[in-house]
Amino acid sequence: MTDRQPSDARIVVRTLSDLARIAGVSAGTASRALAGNSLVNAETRSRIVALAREHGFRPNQMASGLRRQRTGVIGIAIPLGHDQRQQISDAFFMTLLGHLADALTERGYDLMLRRVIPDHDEDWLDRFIGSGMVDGVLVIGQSDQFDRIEDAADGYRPMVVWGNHREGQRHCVVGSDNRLGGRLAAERLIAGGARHIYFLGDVNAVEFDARFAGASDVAQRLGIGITALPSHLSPDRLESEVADNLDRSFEPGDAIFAATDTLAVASIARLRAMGVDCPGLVRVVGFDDLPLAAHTTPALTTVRQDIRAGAFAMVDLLIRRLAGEDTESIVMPPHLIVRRSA
Amino acid sequence: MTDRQPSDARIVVRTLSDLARIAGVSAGTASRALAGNSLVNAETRSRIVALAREHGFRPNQMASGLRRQRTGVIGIAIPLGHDQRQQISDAFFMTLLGHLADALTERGYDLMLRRVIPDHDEDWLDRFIGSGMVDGVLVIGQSDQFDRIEDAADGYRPMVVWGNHREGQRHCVVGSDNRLGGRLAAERLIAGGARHIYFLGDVNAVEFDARFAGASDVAQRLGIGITALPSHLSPDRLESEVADNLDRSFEPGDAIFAATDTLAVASIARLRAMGVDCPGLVRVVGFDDLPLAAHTTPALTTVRQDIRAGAFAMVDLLIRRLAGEDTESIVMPPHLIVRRSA
DNA sequence: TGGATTATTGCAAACGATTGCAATTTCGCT
DNA sequence: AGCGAAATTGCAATCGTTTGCAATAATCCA
Repeated sequence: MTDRQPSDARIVVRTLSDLARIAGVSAGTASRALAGNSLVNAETRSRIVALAREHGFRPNQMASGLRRQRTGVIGIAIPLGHDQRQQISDAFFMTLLGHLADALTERGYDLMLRRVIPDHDEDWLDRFIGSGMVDGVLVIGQSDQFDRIEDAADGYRPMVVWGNHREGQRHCVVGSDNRLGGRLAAERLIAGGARHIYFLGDVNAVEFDARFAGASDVAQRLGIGITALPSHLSPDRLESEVADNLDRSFEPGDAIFAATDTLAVASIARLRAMGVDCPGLVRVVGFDDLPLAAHTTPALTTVRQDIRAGAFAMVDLLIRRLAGEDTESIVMPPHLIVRRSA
Repeated sequence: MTDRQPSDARIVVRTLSDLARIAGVSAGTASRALAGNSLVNAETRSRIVALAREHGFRPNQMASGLRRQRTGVIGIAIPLGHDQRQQISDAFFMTLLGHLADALTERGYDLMLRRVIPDHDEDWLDRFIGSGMVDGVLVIGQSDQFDRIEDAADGYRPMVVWGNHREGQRHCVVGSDNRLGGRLAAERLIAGGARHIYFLGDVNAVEFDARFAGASDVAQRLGIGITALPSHLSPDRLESEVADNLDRSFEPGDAIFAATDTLAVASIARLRAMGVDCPGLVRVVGFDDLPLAAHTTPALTTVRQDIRAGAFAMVDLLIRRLAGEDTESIVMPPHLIVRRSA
């Protein structure tokens, strides 16, 4: 062992030039060796790779990203528009996010999460897009930002949005047929004897509005009454708003369609607290089919969205758009899951 | 209007030089103007700022990050070691993540999420740290990676971990006193008449092991039997494992301590399916106090961790470490929340 | 043994923003 | 008017990696 080696081992190898120096090659060669793909002598390459791992060297992704004009990062934006204080911890968003993480990781992308409050920040989307930090953007939920998203979509291709599809829209969206879902829920309730349906949810969010519209379609056709009760999803308001909205005397024929399983669960809890039997007196249908829906008492009848399939579809579309392809939106059919609550 | 203006408006302003050119200044001045802090003539500055917003210019964060050697991004790693298939969508992690997002956003940081499967990737942590993409790292859960985290902590200061605290450890951790939590749960069950406690959870995860240890402390002291039943958290195995583990004839004095609310809820559902009354015959205590705990039937008695406070503490510690400060770990006392299930 | 390929490597210019330093201009004051 | 200080601005190097192009070394074939 020469006296050079110990000092070599002590050297901190932080940059490619460092690595190149101790390998006795140029930085360019070292770069190519680590990338593996270019034509570097096999022996040289393995020597460099060995040195790199020995010294724990990893190329700086900022520099790499800057030079290559790609970052390997996908941005995920969660606009909290119609419900400012809704936490990012909303169960549906979180489930979707989890699956997106799975799908993106599988494809070798990292993800950057950004929680945005549009009211405080006019051009949240352009900012995200233009930051240079992300190769593409996924938006979880349109909230009340439909137009803003449309605008951005005109100039920026690699974006896919989870949400509601509207005829002729310009941004690529993946989502459930919310209107159909609303119809399924209303039909189920009416078949069970409902004469008046209370819709719990904030119709300023386009997704929820569509669910309400679907339920209204059916109700009006069959001469059933329907009332929208605005309820927000933020944890600190949810309980009290549901309580306020349900603070009435229920009679046979009343039924509840909650825009979200979260709201449905809160409703059921509230009804029980009021001594109203569910499903005996009032039936309840939810939306989403979150894992918790199966575990409530009574188990929740709800409209299922296949969140996992949706997440993978979003990522798939995004990757294709990154490759320059032009993609159509995907509207997935929801399914009624019948349990005990309706 | 001169004929110059329309063409100016049409120009795409992508880089700082572009902006500088149309403003008639140098790139350096433009940079300072946008940064706001340096000494640029007030008039010049507002002119440049106006031009920037008019043309929708935003500085490239990659370039900025490279030069300034800071990115404004905090990495969040979720190691899925002891339970490979546990989804990132686990309710506890997601709740913590949501609060972390809130806290980091408040401090002006973006967050980069990375789901890691240590078994597939030896040096996940070093890779994340050395990527140059993040200014600091938060690790959610030690899983079975305690030693790996310790190693990394020696050479890397800006890291804070959620998890269990062990005497003399070298990485900075925020978490609950899991052992105390285990004691609280066991005491409650025993006070309610338990003669034998079944612990549901995978003791390979240090946090869960500590909970089990706490319960064992109490049980042994009082001569009560205790059995650990390994149950994983991945959605696709959870149900069946709980079912298998509970596939026995219960008798008065049997009680269940679930390592997690998720497991507790599944247990209760399983017990009901088996016709075993809870809390009549078997009492159940959970851990976490997730939002859903209040809504089950019977409502779940559980050990609360203040997840929100924990998240904010983690961010606070991380920021201080980024500033060079040396910080102590924080162990938060859990509290027993008594509801109906025990 | 030459001349022509082919395989490897090095050089140096990007990528886009920031910042120390120097150069210039503008004041203030005598 | 002239000198010194302060206020602005420009210049150019730098962050660390990638990559087109040129240069060199190795190989082949006649």
